Amino acid sequence: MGDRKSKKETAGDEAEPSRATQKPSALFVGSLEKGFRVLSAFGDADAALGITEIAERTGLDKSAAQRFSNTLHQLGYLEKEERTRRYRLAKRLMELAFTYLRHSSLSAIAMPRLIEAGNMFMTTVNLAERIDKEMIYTLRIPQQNASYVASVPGRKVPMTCTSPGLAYLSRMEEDEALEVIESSERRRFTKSTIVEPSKIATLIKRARKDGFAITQEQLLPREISIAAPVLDVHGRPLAAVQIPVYRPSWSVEDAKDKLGPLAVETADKISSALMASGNQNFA
Amino acid sequence: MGDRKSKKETAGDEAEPSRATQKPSALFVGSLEKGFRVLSAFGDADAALGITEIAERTGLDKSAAQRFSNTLHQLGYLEKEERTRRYRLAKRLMELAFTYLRHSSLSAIAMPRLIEAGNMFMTTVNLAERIDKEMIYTLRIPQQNASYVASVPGRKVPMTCTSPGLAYLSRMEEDEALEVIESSERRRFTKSTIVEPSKIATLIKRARKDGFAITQEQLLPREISIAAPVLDVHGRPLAAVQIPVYRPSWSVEDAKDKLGPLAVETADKISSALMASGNQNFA
DNA sequence: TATTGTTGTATTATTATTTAATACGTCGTA
DNA sequence: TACGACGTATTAAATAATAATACAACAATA
Repeated sequence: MGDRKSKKETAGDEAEPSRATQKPSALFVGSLEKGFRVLSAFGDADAALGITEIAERTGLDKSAAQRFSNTLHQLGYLEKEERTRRYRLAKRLMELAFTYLRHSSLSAIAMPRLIEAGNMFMTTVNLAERIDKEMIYTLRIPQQNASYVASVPGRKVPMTCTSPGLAYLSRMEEDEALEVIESSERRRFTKSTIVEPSKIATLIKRARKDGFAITQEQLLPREISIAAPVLDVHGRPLAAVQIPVYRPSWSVEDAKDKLGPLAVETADKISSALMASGNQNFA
Repeated sequence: MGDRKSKKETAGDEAEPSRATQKPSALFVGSLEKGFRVLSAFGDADAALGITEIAERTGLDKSAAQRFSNTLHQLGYLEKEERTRRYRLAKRLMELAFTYLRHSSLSAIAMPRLIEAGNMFMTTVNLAERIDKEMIYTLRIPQQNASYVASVPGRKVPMTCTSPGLAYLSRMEEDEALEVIESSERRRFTKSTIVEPSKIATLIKRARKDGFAITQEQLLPREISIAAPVLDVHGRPLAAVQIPVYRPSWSVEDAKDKLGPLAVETADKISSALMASGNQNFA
């Protein structure tokens, strides 16, 4: 137990076969990354973690886990159940989301249009942006039908099997889109999850023609998901407006006929407003 | 220019008159705090900051600002405009909010009730929790009327002059509530902002009697804000359901008569559901 | 209740990592 | 074109983070 503390034998200066992020270079403050690793440890796992569990999940040794958890606790980003001596994420993390959204002109412009769209058929309406090979929901206007996790912003989903991802891909340069598809993990979430590159390409082509993407049961049972791309002046994708509904309240046909145009119209309104705003970031 | 880099002359070991958080003790990883200081630098300021501005706002020297910004960039929490070479907060920060909300049983239970309440009069409905002397909005169900910043979760507002704060205070132990009031900054945001402890005490008393708090123009003009406390089994406050509306669409009387009961009812539903859920954290 | 194993906490010598100074390149402005 | 301001890269110095270890608190077991 404990074969991960390789540090001594780093003779050269390009070994270090760590996880994933592994960034060399001076200028890089490792402690900071470790701190975030601790926060991420709560991502998949249970709500509350002891110091040993944190050590396991982060690959840090017990001492490091101790110091970083303690520091995050003092900073207010981790709460500590004094009874069980375990840590859990603190509400203060919401602050960081706020500092981001506060400055996001895309979100500010999109917000009222999403609300308006949601009131058309009393459906949830979301805005998703791209991070690497995933789409992250930055804005959620929830309605009754939505599941809890689907009502909460900050969630990331794969581009290759979700309607916002496909909508976004449909407006990317073809080669760039291909690269995303190829390099994506393409995991199966349900038995309907699309994983074949050829199928994905077909869906993208259709989305390009229709102006919106539609998927079914890619992540959840009974789910129908519609999305349309938000574009900049040059027609490059910036985000996607997504509307999720569920059978049997909605049929695929109804979704296509009513929500497709709604998503497109909403996305277009946002695109136009962005251009009109003349914001340098969307030139 | 540059009288802040006092470090050499720290002869004793209890000097260091730094900002606010200043936590001594081993176990405390200073680099981590500095990293978060950089993120916070974007809080009040403009959307994009150069390295020198970051240095100014954080109190770090240029080198430190450089290394921490660079690290946060590599981790994906800061974006970099290659053109201007300035940094801005990245969407990835939303992830952290998600990891929190995903595990928050309070939010999960509150969500559908807030949505339901919002559909009564097509008003925004929010959930706010306490952090120290402030309330932070963790859940927002926006509607057209709401201003953008008021539609975005993660915002913190003072307890002493806002309806969610007063609602919360109205169910705290009296001495504890007093301490919060005394130690609060009590800044003026509008000319109507309540800052006198005696007035605050009166409002709290009324809120305790009515079951909900109501304020007007405390932060924004024309704003009317109603809030009711969510309670645990022992009657201690856990959060507040808040409903903001604006004149002239709403009058104070209408707000009191219609939204007061709605807020109370919603908060009570959440309280009951929490107890029923038997979650250890609300025992 | 005593015993043992596990987990959290505190301490410390060691050194690796961060640091701050400095020099260089690049951009925008006068 | 030259100047000034700002971002970038490099490096020696030493601080601040580290990992080992010992101790304490708790839970499970007998």
